[in-house]
Amino acid sequence: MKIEEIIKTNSKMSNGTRTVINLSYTARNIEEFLSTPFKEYDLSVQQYNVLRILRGQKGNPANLSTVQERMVDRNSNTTRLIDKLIKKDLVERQVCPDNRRKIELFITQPGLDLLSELDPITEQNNAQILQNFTENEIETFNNLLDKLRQNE
Amino acid sequence: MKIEEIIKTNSKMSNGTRTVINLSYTARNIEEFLSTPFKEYDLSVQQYNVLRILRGQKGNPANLSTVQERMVDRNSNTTRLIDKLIKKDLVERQVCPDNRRKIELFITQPGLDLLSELDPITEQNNAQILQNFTENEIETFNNLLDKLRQNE
DNA sequence: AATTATAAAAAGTTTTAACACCTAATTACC
DNA sequence: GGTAATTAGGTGTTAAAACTTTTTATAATT
Repeated sequence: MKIEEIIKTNSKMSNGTRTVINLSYTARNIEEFLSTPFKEYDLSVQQYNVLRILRGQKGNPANLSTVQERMVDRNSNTTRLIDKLIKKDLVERQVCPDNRRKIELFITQPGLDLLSELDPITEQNNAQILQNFTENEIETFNNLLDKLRQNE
Repeated sequence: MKIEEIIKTNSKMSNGTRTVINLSYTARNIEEFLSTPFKEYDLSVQQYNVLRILRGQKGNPANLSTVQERMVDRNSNTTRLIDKLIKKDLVERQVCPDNRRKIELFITQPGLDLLSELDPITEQNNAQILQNFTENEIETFNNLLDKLRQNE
């Protein structure tokens, strides 16, 4: 369905408005679809992303600020988000010995185990979303998204 | 910048994951950019969208369910969202005489005035986001977004 | 060495969202 | 006409996001 039909607008929108609404609507749509499996694991998409960032460190610790930098949406509550992961034993936190303002974050073994359980589900869902896209379209789409971000 | 550079990932992602992250990140990015001017007017993007929906009725009342249907993100708290607009005198609510379960929502004159003030700002910002896109790219982008939503 | 500035993280507060449940009005059906 | 089912909207509670302020540690300055 075209976006105009979905939001049942009767006045015609400008190209800019239409595109922005389409982007926003589609992103929410996809995010909702993807978040469903996480609910069974009592994990938010955000928490899952933090776990993946920590795993990406391959054993090296990450500071809170590093995690924030890499988050898809960096909000200001990363401390509390990580508190929750710690409470579930998925993450460990220790004060950095070199600079006691910093903290060092590690993913635990249970955290890694959880990720290996979730990864295939996510991969499959991500793939499903793109199932009707050709390789070419995927490239085009990513390039257009990259280009869209250049204007602010 | 490519999305991989932005989130500084060191492990390579699948096409699906990369694209989903790119979409999500870009949408948030754009939404944040667009929401800035609204803050000065003490209005959220959601509230602005509801006002536009009511104006789109061109004098006819809208039910709550109609508004919900047309919202970009239909959440379950539309009642309370509209409460806030009423408190600011931007919207009026009355019980539908034909069916007292239904309510009728109208945008007020101050609501219309506020919209005419905000519209050019939004239009300009929406246009700015697309400034580097050709007409062709805009069409392609919208088509790809539409296609992306077909898979769930 | 004391003073100021900056940086990293945490905590406080207020809004907003999510989810389930509730209430009132209408419709359907016996 | 009385009872169940459905529909439209509202409430309550809890959790998460947004925004702001505070705390503590380090760096810079004088």
